[in-house]
Amino acid sequence: MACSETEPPEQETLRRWEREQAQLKANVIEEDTEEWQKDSTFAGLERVGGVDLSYVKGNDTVACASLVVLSYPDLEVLYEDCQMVTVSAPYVAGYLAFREAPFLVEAAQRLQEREPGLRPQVLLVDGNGVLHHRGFGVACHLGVLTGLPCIGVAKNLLQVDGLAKDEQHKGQIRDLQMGGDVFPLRGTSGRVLGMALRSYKKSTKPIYVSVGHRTCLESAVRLVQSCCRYRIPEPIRQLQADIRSREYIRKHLSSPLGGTSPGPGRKEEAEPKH
DNA sequence: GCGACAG
DNA sequence: ATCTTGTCGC
Repeated sequence: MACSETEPPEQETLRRWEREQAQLKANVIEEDTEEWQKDSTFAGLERVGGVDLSYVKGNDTVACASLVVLSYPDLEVLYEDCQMVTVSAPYVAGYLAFREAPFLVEAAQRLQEREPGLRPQVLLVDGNGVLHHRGFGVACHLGVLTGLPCIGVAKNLLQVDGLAKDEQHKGQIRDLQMGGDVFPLRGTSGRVLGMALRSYKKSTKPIYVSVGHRTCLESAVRLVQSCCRYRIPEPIRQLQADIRSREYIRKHLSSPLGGTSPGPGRKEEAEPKH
């Protein structure tokens, strides 16, 4: 029986999740491991992936798990996969991966089975990497589980390690003049946890990029910026726009565990607000 | 009571 | 995350 709400987690569940994060965290590599990352134009990079979960309104448990692979640097869609899923774990800030990562791993496995040649060389993840309460956000989590280089891209600042949306932060945002401008997110600990990036000339609100796995922060920011036509980098934006335009969620509301086939026609791009 | 709260 | 509504600029 499908319930429309997930239960809040037990204390014991949180402690178990925390232990699992600590174990997996030992495997994170916060450095470039690929040849293309060392090149200023990313020569050798041909496929960039994006993953995301979109939820049905008013229902906490039914979601669409999506994965897209785009060509680089053209950012054309090479592969896309949408799968309606039933989420069981609740959303708890700091434990997003336990809610979403299992379905994203499944999507990556489906890709490996169906089109191994289209395996992305890097994955953009909706959420944070090391910019996280315990330094292990969903982008790290997914990176370790899949072995793929991963980059965390968050639309809002996760206020950890003393980072806050205070006047200083707002001032730094105001100082981001051009697309591509950045400032480092240095926590109280002194560590740079990520970068705020003005990803789009006309966007006042930055995005927050952090290392997930097998990349350093500098090349992660450079790559994300090179994937931005609008505020949200294309691999992630494509998913969101695409799901909305095809009304996948509405179609599958009556049969939550329905099929996965990508339909035909794609709607033309719509500009983001503002 | 108040603010915070990736998605 | 999801929803609405309106407004500006191209």
